[in-house]
Amino acid sequence: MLKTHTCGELRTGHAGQRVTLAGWVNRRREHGGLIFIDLRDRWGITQVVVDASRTPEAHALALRVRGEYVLQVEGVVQVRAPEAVNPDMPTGEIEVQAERITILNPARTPPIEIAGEHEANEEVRMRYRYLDLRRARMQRNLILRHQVTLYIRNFLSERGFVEIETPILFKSTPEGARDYLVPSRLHPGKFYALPQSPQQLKQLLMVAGYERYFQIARCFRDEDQRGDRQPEFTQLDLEMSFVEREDILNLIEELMTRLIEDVSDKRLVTRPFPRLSYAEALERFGTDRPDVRFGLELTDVSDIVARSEFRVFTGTVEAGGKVRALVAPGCAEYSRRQIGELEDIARDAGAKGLATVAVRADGTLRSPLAKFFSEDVMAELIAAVEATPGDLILMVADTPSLVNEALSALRVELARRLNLVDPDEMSFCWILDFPLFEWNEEENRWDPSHHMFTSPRPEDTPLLDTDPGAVLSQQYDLVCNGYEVAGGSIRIHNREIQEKVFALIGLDVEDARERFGHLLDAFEYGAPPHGGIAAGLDRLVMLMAGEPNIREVIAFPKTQRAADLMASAPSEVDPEQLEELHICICLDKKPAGSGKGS
RNA sequence: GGGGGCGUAGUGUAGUGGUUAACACGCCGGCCUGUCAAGCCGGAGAUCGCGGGUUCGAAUCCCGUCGCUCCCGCCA
Repeated sequence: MLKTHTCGELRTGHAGQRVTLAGWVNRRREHGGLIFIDLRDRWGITQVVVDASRTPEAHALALRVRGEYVLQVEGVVQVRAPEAVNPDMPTGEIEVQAERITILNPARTPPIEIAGEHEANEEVRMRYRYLDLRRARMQRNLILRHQVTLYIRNFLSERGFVEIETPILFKSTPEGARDYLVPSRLHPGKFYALPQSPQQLKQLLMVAGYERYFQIARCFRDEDQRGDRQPEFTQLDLEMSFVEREDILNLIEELMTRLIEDVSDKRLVTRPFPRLSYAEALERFGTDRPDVRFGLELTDVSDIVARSEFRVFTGTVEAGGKVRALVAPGCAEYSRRQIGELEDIARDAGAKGLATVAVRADGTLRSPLAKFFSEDVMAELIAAVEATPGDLILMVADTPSLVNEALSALRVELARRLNLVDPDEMSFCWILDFPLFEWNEEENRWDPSHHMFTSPRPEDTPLLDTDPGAVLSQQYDLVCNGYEVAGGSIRIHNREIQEKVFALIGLDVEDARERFGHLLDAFEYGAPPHGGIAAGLDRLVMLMAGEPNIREVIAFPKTQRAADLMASAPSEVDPEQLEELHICICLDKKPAGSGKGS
């Protein structure tokens, strides 16, 4: 080893010891005959002192040293004088008196500040990701990520789970997200697909008798990006045999609870995790992934406002729509402009407008709607939403789904404005009892709302024949701080039910064989009852690290346009490579020069 | 596919039609033996993302384009 100690471990107890450190120059302070070098490695920073009067050779070398040079320093640990102690550093009570310095490698001035406080923009950070990753923030995040995966592996292994790798080169199934395709050299004109998740494979592992499987699995989806979505991402994927919903929920709840408590500095506020039905989540929060760190719940006021003279409301209710309300506490004196900003949010979500009633501190009302409401109806409305003086009532009238979208967006924005969100809190909740199907207007058929192997609740199976829209499933989602962090289900293992589901989603037996033959065959050879869940590891680590997007917890993420700015991927390839793969490029007729036809 | 924000020295920003494009950090040089975001003095560094247009004159206005980002669609 080129070092005897790390830059984070020396303390007063090491005083007098001869040590060798190696690392990067975090900062250098030159005082003529005395030079201070803050030497940094993965474990910390230690101050090195070079004294011209004691070690002229080392001092001469230190004069040439610059930021991010890679050094090896041999010297003696000495306790600092009391007035020279730096209480902000773990190693601040000691320093290393350098006797010999070796420049292991010089460094160009980096394009981004590694020790400084200026955050470079993402383009520069991505282009020089290896420098970005040198910064404390990224080191902390990636080390946390390692601790999380290690914890998960140990936790599951202790409970009898086996980690099994599944193929990255697999079969395209045109359900769900767009596949990333890989051309086959040996099979001209044919393609592999990168897995969107190991869903089918883990079910096959249950048929294979492993009973408890998990994998930290890379997944690929060729869809547009978001702050919490990358083209390749990582799932904690697991599946169990001979289990019921309750078993999976308890396992994951224990894992999450202990994981957060043991490896993060976040606080868990909701334990046990609250359980909401899908219907209840929409009713109370307007979304199936509510942030439950704060209240601001919605109230249905359709029946009350139907008795007003306000035609937008009465008309909406008559047409089968809903009018729902959200109370913004203490916002009665919001300016016209502030209310306008809230209205813009509602409109962005698809609402046609935003109705407001301000209940002033003195009890008087300020509302464009006042003239359409009798005193009684208005009083009933205020009572129903439990508004108190100083509050602002926000109402949206439209179809239930549009009302929910607009109000849940407003709810999140208000929480932000009113500072109701504690960033150190992680609040989980389970969402249960999803509908098994969603009606697809365009195709005039039912779509699975999760996937086609999700089991209906046993008590609902008779409804498959009579009222498919009313069938609730054994799907469960785990939500944390408004993010969906895990989702899974108990699967169908009964052939008759599976065929009914296929029929309802318009998949005839032939199609099903074509796409899932291997799985259907397998199910005929003794498939145990089974179920599982997949958790978004990137999102989970993001929340634990307190980061605003998953790029901050991925070593080499891609940009919104799915590019790697450091390596310049994707890139063109040699014609010979294409020829070998039997591939012809056929670009759209677009203006030349972009090189990015589709 | 659509909508919003951003793009000015290495980095972060200011500058919204008129001298030589400003400030901080960083960088280079000098001074300095107790600093730790060291300090003081001096210096270099920008075809204002790119292309076109309007104008006597464009970082600034207009059109196009590229890149980063947020959101909608999309993501079973």
